Amino acid sequence: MSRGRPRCFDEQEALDAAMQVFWEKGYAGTSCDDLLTAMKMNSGSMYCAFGDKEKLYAKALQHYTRQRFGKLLQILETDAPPLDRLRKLMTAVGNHMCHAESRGCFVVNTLVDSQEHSPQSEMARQALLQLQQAIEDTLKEARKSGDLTNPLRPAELSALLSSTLQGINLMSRTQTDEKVIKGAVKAVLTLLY
Amino acid sequence: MSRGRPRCFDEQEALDAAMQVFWEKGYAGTSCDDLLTAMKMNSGSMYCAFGDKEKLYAKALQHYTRQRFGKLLQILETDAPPLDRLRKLMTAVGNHMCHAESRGCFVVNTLVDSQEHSPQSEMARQALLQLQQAIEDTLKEARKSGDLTNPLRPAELSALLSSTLQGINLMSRTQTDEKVIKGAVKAVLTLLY
DNA sequence: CTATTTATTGAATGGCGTTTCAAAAAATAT
DNA sequence: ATATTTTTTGAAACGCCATTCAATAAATAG
Repeated sequence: MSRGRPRCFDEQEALDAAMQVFWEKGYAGTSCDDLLTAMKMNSGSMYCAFGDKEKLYAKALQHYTRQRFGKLLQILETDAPPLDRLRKLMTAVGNHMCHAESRGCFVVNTLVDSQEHSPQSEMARQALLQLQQAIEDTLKEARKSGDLTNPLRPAELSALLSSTLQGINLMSRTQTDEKVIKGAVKAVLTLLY
Repeated sequence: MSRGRPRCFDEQEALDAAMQVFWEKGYAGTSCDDLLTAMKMNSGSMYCAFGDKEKLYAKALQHYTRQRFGKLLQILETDAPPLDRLRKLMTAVGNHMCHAESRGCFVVNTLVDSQEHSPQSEMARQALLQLQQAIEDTLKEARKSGDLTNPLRPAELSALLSSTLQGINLMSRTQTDEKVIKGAVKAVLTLLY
């Protein structure tokens, strides 16, 4: 073990706490005090461990992306029939948006409240594009295997599916009745035949 | 004419300038200095005319909603066949999202960067729900007249259409290629038969 | 035990952000 | 002309925000 006083916080836990606050309040809406309280740290330690507010945000976003988007991508990597995988993806997000505390998706929030072409915005953009690409690839697979007979092109369908994922994210903020989100998912899934 | 020194700014112009800034930078990300520069006013006048930053934001949002959402609702109030009106609505938003400077929609932005249950968030919520309701009403009309044979319920279809509008709004931030947004619109419109 | 390394603590710093205010300006009413 | 009303101007107030830093603490190496 290397010498020096050991850390008295868990880096992942601290990052998780920071993520929750940024997720809820946005970058500009979050003060360092908010962060330090949630992370149960004081400024010196935080700055030593994470750099500054901006770097902390970037790490929190990365943390989120690995966790949530990772799970979504995994759904598309199973060996179930491709259309089943897509159905599972859409309903999983749909259900999550219903049960969720309606904070929406951190990646989407980032896209909205960060300046265009900022590193943060680029990270968010990358994550969303990656998911859309994975959806398109899965659709192409389904087309090849003959499961997908809908005449729309995979690129068009994936655009709609991806757009729907982002749309229901926002709807989780406006809708109290979960039937609405479920309805949107149900409707878009009728295109996967 | 009433006495007293006359105002040397146009209220609508000033509001419009404030709206642009809030739209681009969000509430917390906008400083009073940003606002005063854009509005070409100084603090005293602004506070006298608009109250404070929060009230100004509310007025800017209202300004936006009347302008943009008004136009969208108008499309649904023409006397063209109901499905044509819906197609026109979707393609209008789609085109706008392609040509736009990709700032997205101010209402959607508000929903993301304001606290839940705040007055601002409620205004945004209202505007989106109103549009969704108008879409649903138009679909019901189409069902009655026999134009809409798709077996999905109007509530389900309107949920998807509304979700798509919000989704392509976000996609205008991630996508450089306008084919993607157009593809999503094209795909969703295949459900209106 | 002493030196070295690394982390914690929280007060202090400096700047920026929102808001107020008193003085000056520009109009009208009598 | 003078009083009255309303707006403009911009400096000042005041607090909060992000960040730094010197002192202290807790560990290891030799």
